[in-house]
Amino acid sequence: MDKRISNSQEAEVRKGPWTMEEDLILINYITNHGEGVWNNVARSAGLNRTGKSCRLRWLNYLRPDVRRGNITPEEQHLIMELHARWGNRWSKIARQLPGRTDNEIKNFWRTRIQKKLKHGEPFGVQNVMLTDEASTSTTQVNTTTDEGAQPGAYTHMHDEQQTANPDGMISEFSTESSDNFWTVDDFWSMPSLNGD
DNA sequence: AAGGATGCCAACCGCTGCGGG
DNA sequence: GCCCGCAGCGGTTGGCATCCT
Repeated sequence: MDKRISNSQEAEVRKGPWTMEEDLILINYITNHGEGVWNNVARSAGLNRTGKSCRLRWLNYLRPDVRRGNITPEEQHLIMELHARWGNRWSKIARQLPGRTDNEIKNFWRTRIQKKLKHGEPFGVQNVMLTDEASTSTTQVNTTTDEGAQPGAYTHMHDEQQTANPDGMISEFSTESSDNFWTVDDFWSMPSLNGD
């Protein structure tokens, strides 16, 4: 993604995956100063990112209250209901699902539900939910539930925090945090974030 | 075991609406 | 009323992990 960015460009505005250092800087800055104007956040924090990029990263990934991982059947139900009512108003739908981001819901819809609709399966909350449960459960068994399916943001990062209960709820973040396995949650347990 | 296909998600892009000067 | 900058939104893309043959 960012591979075609020249060095000179990169010195101005970085694109592509966020690094651990950038995340730390952003979290630290927002913790101490609040969100404010995103372009200022990017500049003041010393990040060579656009305000847009910072905002997106914060909202979709770094926010302490963001829930990631399995969408519960209840949430699926709600998403389908709200989508039927509002259409692709992802941000609006996301507001009804605390901790979920519009991006996540959008991705969920596209990868799970839209796929089913394409295959001609009848559009029904019950139907999609049940079949989706079945399909995801089988695939997730093969992929050791949920973990490891995605690299998170960093090539060296594990998304171990996506530890799900059988009912799909995020139960607890993994405490595993060795040199190469750390999580966003680790950020929030860092003492330096609580003051500067 | 290797290579291709598929699934999933993070991040970017472009557009729109809004508020301030 | 117009212009500009910003925030927010939805669509799209790129890349990694896993599955399948």
